[in-house]
Amino acid sequence: MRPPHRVEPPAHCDTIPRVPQPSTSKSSPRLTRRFYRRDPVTVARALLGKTLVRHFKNGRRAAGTIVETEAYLGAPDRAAHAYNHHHTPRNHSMYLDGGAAYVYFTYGMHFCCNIVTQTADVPTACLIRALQPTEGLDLMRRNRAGKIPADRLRDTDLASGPAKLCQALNITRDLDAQDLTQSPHLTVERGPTIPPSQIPRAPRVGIAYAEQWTDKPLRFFITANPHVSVPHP
DNA sequence: ATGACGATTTACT
DNA sequence: GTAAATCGTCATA
Repeated sequence: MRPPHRVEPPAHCDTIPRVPQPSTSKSSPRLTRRFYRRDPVTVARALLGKTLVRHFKNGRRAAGTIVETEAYLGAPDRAAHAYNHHHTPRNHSMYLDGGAAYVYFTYGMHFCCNIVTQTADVPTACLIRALQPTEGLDLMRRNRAGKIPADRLRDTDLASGPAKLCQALNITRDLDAQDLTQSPHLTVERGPTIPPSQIPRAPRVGIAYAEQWTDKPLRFFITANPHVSVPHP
């Protein structure tokens, strides 16, 4: 009989006191690799109702329920950054394992946040398009404040768009390629499964160049949710 | 070296 | 409704 293997903590952990976890959370709330390794349409629908969480250095969190997503289907998808196996430094994260973040810069001023799906050989992903803010609204409001001051921003102005939610949660290029199943900075936590009857489909936004892929219904959102980026027709 | 182009948002007519 | 803002990225040369 071999004695149970014990892993010594790294030295820097000596200074960090062990804090007992609340007995109510038996397992991590974080979604696992298995969740993300499915096809992007399945993941895009399954992500609705889950919580995107940004963990800040000071221990504070800002978070919101995912209420709108889009699926990008990889090599065959004319709208996808990985169309025709396009692979450059910018989109390299698309070629990581499911659960990686793919954060890219666009229009000279905005970031957008995707979650990679399937496995490293299949460059598919889901774009997170909108959140319903649930935690740290004061931080989100501060991050979003501009010409309109923070105290005049409505909750529906905080994260109702792919670049807005990145600004609200301070998601920038620094977080590109982060593994969301491990990252201390960005995670997705489990939540309710939204029934298909409450998930309308619509064409994706901002891809008029994508020819026959422009009108495919690969955008998913929670019915009648006021935080969705653009109201459906 | 150069130029065209965005998986967007905001302000303004 | 239309248009400006604003610049990293990549294909072309």
